[in-house]
Amino acid sequence: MFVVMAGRPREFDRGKALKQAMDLFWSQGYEATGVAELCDHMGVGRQSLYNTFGDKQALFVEALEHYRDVQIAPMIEVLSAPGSGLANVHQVLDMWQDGAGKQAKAGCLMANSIAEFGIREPKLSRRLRAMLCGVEDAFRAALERARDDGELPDAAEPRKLARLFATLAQGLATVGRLDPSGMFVRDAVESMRRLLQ
Amino acid sequence: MFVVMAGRPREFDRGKALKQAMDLFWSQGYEATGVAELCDHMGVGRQSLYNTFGDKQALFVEALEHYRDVQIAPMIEVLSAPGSGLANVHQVLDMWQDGAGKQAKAGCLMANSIAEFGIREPKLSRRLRAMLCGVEDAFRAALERARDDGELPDAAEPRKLARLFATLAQGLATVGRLDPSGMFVRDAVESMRRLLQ
DNA sequence: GATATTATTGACAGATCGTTCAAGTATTGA
DNA sequence: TCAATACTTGAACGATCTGTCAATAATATC
Repeated sequence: MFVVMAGRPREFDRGKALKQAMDLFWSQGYEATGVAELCDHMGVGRQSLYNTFGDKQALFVEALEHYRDVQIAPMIEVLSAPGSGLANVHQVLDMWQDGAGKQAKAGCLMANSIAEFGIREPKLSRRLRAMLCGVEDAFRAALERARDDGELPDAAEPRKLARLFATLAQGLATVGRLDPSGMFVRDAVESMRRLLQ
Repeated sequence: MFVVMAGRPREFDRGKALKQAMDLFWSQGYEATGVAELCDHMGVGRQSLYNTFGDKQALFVEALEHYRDVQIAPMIEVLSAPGSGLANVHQVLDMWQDGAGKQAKAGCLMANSIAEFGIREPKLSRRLRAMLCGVEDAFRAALERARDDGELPDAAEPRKLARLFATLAQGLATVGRLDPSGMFVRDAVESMRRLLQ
């Protein structure tokens, strides 16, 4: 099944334009980013933006989904990798420490969006909650395996612990915005690592 | 020394108006809150607002300082109270668990502001960083006392642990916005409590 | 009571917001 | 070649934004 497209072909790469939009929303937030600014940064005309993505909010939703695919999914894959569940968790801690200070300017689009919208936009809230649950579930699965394999005490509660990790992720993204050196984030993660042992 | 004020006295309570402004910024963020909306909510005319507070950004700075005084300072006082440092930390954990779900709609004005502004507004960034350091220092002092009193192992690193707690505070405020029941937050805090023992 | 000072009120300026209309352009299928 | 379709360009829309001007009202000091 292949739908033939009639009409003038678009002159820009939809995926690349979406990535540019994601970057801008990521660093500035939704409200502070104007459509004209998006057009400039995406290299797309105003009308083309509306034709292709609907409106500003729809574009933001797509940007958020793109963020999930390129930024959050890799972390979930690490947690879901075969082998030691505990090692997977530690690998995520490594990733957090290695990334400290690098993307300090933007933080995390998911955390920023939760802070910006809260429950004001139900549609967005549902998506954000689903993303958060995805992170929680990945940690929980890894921690359950760790416990079942004897890497964690039997009394460990993977679900509650997973929620701590998911919470920590949001906190790190937030304080990371004020921490260009990355020391604050690295110290926090190192503490978490030691508490886990 | 008492300065006599000539001229027509203002008809509203400056402190109460500021509290209203704080509440609105708290629940909606800076960009999403308009001056007209602020006037309505504060019960103050437009020109009176500008006369009294300068402009929108100056009003926001005052609102942030007010937030620090009424929301963050009490937590710092708990940590600084005499007696067991570890007990003080646990009391803060109690406060977080008790408050879970209550102020879910708004989260934390400090965390929201870090997410909204990042390092875009240097003046605000400095203030936010100072607030974060205040929290960190209070935790560190309590944890140092706890370690010195044998409530924590000698190998414990209060500074790094304090940064974990400060990070956790931001994370809890963030995920709390999507967690009206408060269960997520309570689970995360309970995990932290157990790891600490 | 006269004057200086400050607060309130309502209108409004200038810019920017998100969105759409209209006209022109490039491609496909007949 | 011609109609149909989709994208691009540029102007424009109405609404809303932050901030200010000008006039009026209420207080303190002289």
